[in-house]
Amino acid sequence: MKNEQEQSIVAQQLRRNGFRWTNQRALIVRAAMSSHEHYTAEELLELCRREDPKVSRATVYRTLAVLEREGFVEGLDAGDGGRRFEHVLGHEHHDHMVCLACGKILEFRDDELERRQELAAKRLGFAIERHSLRLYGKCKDCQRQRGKR
Amino acid sequence: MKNEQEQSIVAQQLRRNGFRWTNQRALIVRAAMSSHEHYTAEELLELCRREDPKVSRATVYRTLAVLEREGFVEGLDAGDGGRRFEHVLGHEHHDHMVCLACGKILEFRDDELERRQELAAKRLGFAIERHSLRLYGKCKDCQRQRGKR
DNA sequence: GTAGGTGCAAACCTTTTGCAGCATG
DNA sequence: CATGCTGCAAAAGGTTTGCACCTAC
Repeated sequence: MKNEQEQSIVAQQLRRNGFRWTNQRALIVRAAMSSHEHYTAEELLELCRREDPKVSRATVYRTLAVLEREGFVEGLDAGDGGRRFEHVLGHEHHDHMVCLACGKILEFRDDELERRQELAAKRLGFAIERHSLRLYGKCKDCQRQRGKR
Repeated sequence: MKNEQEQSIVAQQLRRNGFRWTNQRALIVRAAMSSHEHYTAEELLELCRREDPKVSRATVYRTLAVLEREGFVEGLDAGDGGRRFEHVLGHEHHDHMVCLACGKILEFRDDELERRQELAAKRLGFAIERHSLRLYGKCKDCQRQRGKR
């Protein structure tokens, strides 16, 4: 199944870069890959604990940091002070619209947008490693209701 | 001088919207306007305390929230968990490139980028209130040096 | 065997909040 | 003079760290 294949990709790359592949990391990666949602560290911890109740919060944070450095997950700040993560492997890159009323996160992608960013960076001699584009506002559903945010 | 004029614009709009114009708010706005930098709440507090050592941290945070709601400052997360603010009055809207090596923040603007964002939002029936585009990577200077991030 | 990883709890940092007193409109 | 604002200190998130023990390579 696809998840196992992705797992071994992660395992290989981590090992190649001097990290160890532990049971906890396998569990965390499995949990992260299994969800196509945008999860917080805390939610991911809870997911992991369903399978192994003694995984520690610190391990989840440390592993997320490793995965982010290695490019397997991406963090975006949810606008409320916390961060949410999503896995990137096998996903196309996309940007986000965050509804300020209901918290929903919509994904979109526009190649021209990406191209213009590269262009703007080139003009300033800046080398992009990653980027984050978020549009904040109201989703279709929430525009009808009165604006309780 | 220009700052005084901007101050009174802020004062008027706040009063019009039911807020009070206090000495502390005047001081905070003056400090915020005086800096074209991207400051953290803590840095702004320190700036204010140079003039009045007993301004409280809470007041700075509360005032920044008001100013942000009223559209006079804009917060962007610096990628390190904290937020940085910049004043918007008399500034054109722009986006940011954040250097991961030296922390420098470059500003840029591209109208076509803005337009494509509106378009993408329209396609999904999303109403943009604000947006945040940040490119992370290495600035021109830091590309020469070896990558100590 | 040894570097790196883990769990726990405490520390940290930034931001928010409750409350009593104060100042603005 | 009523309501909104302030300062203080404590609380509240979310994330990081020190340390002793453990485990992958």
